[in-house]
Amino acid sequence: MLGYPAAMASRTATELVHPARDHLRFTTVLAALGDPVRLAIVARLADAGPDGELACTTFALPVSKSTQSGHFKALREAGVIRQRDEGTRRLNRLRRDDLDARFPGLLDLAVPQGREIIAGW
Amino acid sequence: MLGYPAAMASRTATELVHPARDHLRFTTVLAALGDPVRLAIVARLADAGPDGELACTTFALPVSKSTQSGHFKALREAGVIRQRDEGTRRLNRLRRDDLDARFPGLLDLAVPQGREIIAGW
DNA sequence: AAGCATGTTCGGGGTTCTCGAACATCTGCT
DNA sequence: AGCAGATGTTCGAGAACCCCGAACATGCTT
Repeated sequence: MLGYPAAMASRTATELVHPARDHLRFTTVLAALGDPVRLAIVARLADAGPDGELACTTFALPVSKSTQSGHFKALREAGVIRQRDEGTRRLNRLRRDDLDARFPGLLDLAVPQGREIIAGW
Repeated sequence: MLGYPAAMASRTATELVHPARDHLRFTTVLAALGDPVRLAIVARLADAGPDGELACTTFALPVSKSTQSGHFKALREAGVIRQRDEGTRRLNRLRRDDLDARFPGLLDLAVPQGREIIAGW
């Protein structure tokens, strides 16, 4: 693949993977939420309001940049968050509508727990 | 987590590890439930009634014996199930009271999803 | 004592996490 | 134009977990 940007990730060019609402799997979502860092991310997004969008940097997470990147990717591929690129920032938004439709009550249960994790930092 | 005092696994002699209700961690429980095999186990135990106890063999899971053993251990160490030995059998019971007390609504949400997994087998 | 039933542990292969370091992309400033 | 800074992603290596079959341990039954 030498002709093309071998490193991939042309940011604006590549379309990000987002599973459709009907393809969300409960165990995958639970596994995604079953990590303190990711649950904290979800709680922050939930507190940002229905249409709140936050860049990755604004979370001040106690893990390295590359680890953050992996966590955001995990949440996106599980269908918990939606990401879109704007300039150099990758904006994150909670897929509350889809999650509430498929697993009603889950976020209401998880978000307070995520807030407690943040409070403990 | 980490192994216990050399374990030894004398079955009736060694006491099995069971985290107290106050020590249950939400993310740990979620991670435990975030696996199809383990979620199916939980659903079966829930359908066995409040005091239902089932031996590991009775689940007919589509994984090997050693893998089953690991899953039951994961559920126990996460505080989702309680295990006790009776003769050569290891009986499993869902810790519904503890889970309902700490994370109300979680099991009501997870159990139906576990039933669907079983139905798909 | 021998045999069987029930689980656990062990070693190896595959996938996932973690980090620092290097790379890629976009914005802004000179 | 050109270069520096901000923002994320990818890479390589080490640790941890999931999967399996094989071997082991324990208890019940004959």
